[in-house]
Amino acid sequence: SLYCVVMKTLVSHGRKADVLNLLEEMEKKGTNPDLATYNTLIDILGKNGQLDKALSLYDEMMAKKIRPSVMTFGILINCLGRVGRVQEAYNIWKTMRQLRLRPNLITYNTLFDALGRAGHINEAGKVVEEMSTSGVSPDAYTFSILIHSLGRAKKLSAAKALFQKVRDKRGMADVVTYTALITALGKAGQTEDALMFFKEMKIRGYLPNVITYSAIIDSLSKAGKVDEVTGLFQEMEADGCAPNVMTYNSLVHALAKAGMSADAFKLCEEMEARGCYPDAFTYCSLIDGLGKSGLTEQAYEVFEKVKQMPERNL
RNA sequence: AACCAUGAAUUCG
Repeated sequence: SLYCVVMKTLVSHGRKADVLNLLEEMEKKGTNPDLATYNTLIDILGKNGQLDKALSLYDEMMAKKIRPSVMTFGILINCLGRVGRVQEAYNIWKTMRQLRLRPNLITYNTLFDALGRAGHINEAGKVVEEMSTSGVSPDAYTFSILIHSLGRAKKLSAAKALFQKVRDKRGMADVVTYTALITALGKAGQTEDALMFFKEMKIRGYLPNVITYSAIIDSLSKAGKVDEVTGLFQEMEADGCAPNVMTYNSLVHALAKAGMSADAFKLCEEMEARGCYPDAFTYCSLIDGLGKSGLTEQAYEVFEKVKQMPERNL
């Protein structure tokens, strides 16, 4: 409906509060949202800290005998999964099945993500089998979700094995899949492997984007390999890929943690010069680094300086 | 008929 379109537009412009006003307006006027509008509303509320309001809308539509669609359930599972409410997500899934609605690829992927976030790897494995017996084929989303989930569960061998199984299947691996694997390896401290896959993806013609670069840079930063990180920043530039605040933050953090606060500050200046303004993550790393080096005075100085910064939303 | 759902990167706690 018209409401549905307007609400999407508002959200994409960051006007979340206006969506609530619109919802109120609809309620006052007695306008009944249609299915798509309910879905959109539930999605917006659920992803913006108003999950319980979203769930009550779902109850409301059930009470009004508006039949939820597979999408409604996908949205609910996604919103619940993001905040770790897996049990409720799974209950929603069961309700969906009781209504004899058939989950599609997106619904399955969404459930995998919810299960993976909660570390329910075995459950996810069972659902993978169920998906396959239902004749639903996986896609690249499926595998990046599963690989990410295995990484979170510290099952690195399984993550690598799964990746290698799908790497050469057309359309089943992409830049996101590589990035998920690189991140998982990096977080586990397996920087050699992370670097190996990073090189491999380039050889195979997958262009790393700013997220991929940030992931590998973070891995190496955490391993204290500052020289290699510097090399990667150059490689990035050569690839025409611009670093963003998150990319820089990884290196700032590494420098601060290593007690190289002077270098960290220099990097901050470079960031500003390039239009990447240090944010709360940056300052948090700096202050923490100074504090843990015993430079309490300087840490406090930075803190005071940051407090003086006007409209930076820190 | 049309509009609506899924995946990857940074800090401290």
